[in-house]
Amino acid sequence: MDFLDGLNEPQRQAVEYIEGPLMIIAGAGSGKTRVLTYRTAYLIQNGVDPFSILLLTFTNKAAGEMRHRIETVIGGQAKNIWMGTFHSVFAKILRFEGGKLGYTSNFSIYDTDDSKSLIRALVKEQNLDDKVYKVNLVLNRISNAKNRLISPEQYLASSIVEQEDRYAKIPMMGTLYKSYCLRCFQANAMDFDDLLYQTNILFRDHLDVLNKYQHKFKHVMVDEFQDTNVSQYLITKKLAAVNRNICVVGDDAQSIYAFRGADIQNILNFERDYSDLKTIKLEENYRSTKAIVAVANSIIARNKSQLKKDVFTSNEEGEQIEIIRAGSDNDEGRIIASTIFEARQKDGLKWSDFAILYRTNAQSRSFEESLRRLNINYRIIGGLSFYQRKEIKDVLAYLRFVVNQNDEEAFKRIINLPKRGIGDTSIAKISVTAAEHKVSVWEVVSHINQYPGARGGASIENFADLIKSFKLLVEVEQKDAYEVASHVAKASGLVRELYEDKTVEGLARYQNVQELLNAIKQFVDSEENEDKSLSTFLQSVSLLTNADTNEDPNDRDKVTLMTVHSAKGLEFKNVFLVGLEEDLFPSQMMLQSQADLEEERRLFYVAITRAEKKLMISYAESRYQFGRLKSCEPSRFLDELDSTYLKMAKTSGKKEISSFRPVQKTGFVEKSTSPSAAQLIQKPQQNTNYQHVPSSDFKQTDALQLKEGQRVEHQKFGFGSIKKLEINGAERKAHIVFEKGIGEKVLLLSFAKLMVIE
DNA sequence: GGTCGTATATTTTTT
DNA sequence: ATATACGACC
Repeated sequence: MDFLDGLNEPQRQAVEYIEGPLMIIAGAGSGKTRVLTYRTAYLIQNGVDPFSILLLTFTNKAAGEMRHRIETVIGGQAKNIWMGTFHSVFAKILRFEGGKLGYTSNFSIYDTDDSKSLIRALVKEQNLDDKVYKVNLVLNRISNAKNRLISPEQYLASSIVEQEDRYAKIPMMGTLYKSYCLRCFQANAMDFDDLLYQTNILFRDHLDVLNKYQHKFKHVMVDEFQDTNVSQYLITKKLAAVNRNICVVGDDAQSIYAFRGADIQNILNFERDYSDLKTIKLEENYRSTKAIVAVANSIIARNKSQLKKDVFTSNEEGEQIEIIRAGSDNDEGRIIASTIFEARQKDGLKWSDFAILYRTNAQSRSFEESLRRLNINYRIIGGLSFYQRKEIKDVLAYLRFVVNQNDEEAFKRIINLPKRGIGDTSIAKISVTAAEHKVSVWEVVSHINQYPGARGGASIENFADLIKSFKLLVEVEQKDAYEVASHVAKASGLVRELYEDKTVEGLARYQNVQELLNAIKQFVDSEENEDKSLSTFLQSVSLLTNADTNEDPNDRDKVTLMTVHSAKGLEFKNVFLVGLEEDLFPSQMMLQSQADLEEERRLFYVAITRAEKKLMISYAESRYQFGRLKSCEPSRFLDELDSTYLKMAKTSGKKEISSFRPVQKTGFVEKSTSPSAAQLIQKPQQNTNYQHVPSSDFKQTDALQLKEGQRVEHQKFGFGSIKKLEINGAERKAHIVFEKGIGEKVLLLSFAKLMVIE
């Protein structure tokens, strides 16, 4: 098989080892996708039926690309391989088999917004305080439980969990979890976690089904194995139990999804589950220069929990990593936009050779502005995706409700949209009536006259008739997704409302809806899709990833802007890693434990290893947030990088600092009271023991008012004492040991707001 | 009962 | 900046 010629020894081994459990540890840039593609092609050439290969990827796009690459090696058979994300593959299986669990094949998929809205409603119904039972917290706990396969009953029965929740002052958490699951079930809906959780239940309780798929899938392969959670792992393990042909590919150093349940232990413990496991390490990096690999290794080496690995490269030494220091986020945008502009000219590159990577989506703003100003083409991946826009979700909610009248969240969204005079009170009456008679909301709405408690008059009847007419199209006339959707969009009045809105935003919204209809048309016209029904379309839409939106092949030459998370698996000649500021990257939200710090470090590692030739890292000294400018300190990660490969590239002025208004979230704890008493005084008082040291008081030549050993308070980090002061020209840094468990921090004194305690 | 305007809280990453 | 909550007004 001549396609194997270009492979190095471990790669070739990995491709040819096709019987029994195999784990491939693939360092960054080591040709992982290549191995996986060739391995699959190799399997098929050795007589394995493509229908019996299950290849689970991280995004739908990765699946599509891999399918394409396999096709170029072995041809048309590639389209018969079962490939896709865990969520999409098992959603498909649940559509066939979900009846055994009490779901119909039309079940809705609740996105995060739907889940949140349901939780909000439940918290209200159960008279709980929404300041204590915060939606995100509750959703997180539910999601964690599901990902660890803890049922509501088990949750309620566990004394450990109960203690935890009592300690966290959310004792009703278990009840909430239970009612959340019940309501989802009644709505014939699954949330993202359910797609995996219910698959596990299905395989646990229906051995005939499990057996069927165990024999169907003779080879199971999992890409990005480091980012699977327990629930996903158990599914693959069960599926592979008969044939034992399981192959997982991953890199523990690139595990960056712990926040959604990914468990690095999966990869660290894999050997325990398969005693006859073969492990192959791919350690040669073909992507990046020596300098980039060295800097990446220097950061990841600090992590304790990891598999031993020695990533090296035979590539050229390459340029040093440039550190760019900007005055503000706008400044950062300007510097980077002009650097891109010049580098393209000088090095003869394309726009698409550049990527700007950031930690949070909100950071894209300043780069967009500066890129636009220089007429640089760019595209943004992620953020508010097309399918999350209000107008799109509105149309989709109609469609969802037409397919599944139990879908409560869709119902809530459309019942008074466009405004038809059915307000909160009427809706509440309807749901109370429904609960009283133990029937669905739709039952009440569609037979409103039979339920005297919820008389709502003509508008409710009209709504019911409208939905009934839509149902007719789907169920009786068997119209395809496009015909139904375009009719619904018009007849519901949504399109008319948008059309009448002549503002710029209104026009954009109108076009977005047209765009949605186009997408549905494409779905219907595509030969790959055999099932052109509305419910199939809805299912595929709700599982789309940010990376999945297909771009216009005609103008591909664009600078890419995205989060580090969505950059996983990609590579670019020149990478700008921006916003390297303390609390932003590493993220303040994230840092609660050593494990969290290590995950942020892995994220940093992922970002660095995206770069082939040139890496530039920037930070801003102040940044807009909630419309305010706040001060920032450079990230501790910069200190962790191997400094022999670094150079300070650009230092900007502080043009915008004149409008500086620090964000003061809290007041200050009065010194006489103990900090734990948390008696917050709204404003710092003049006659306290604090001395405010504002940045403007520091001048180049001034002796600092600060001394080593002195106790200070920082507006964000609390109390601390100064360990060391460093004065190098304009750089004035203070190493401060903070008391509240955040440890030592290095603050740039030109920006740190410190209160000196006398 | 519905809608409009004002006050308030929110800060992460994604299937 | 933006989304939600609540109170005043229609």
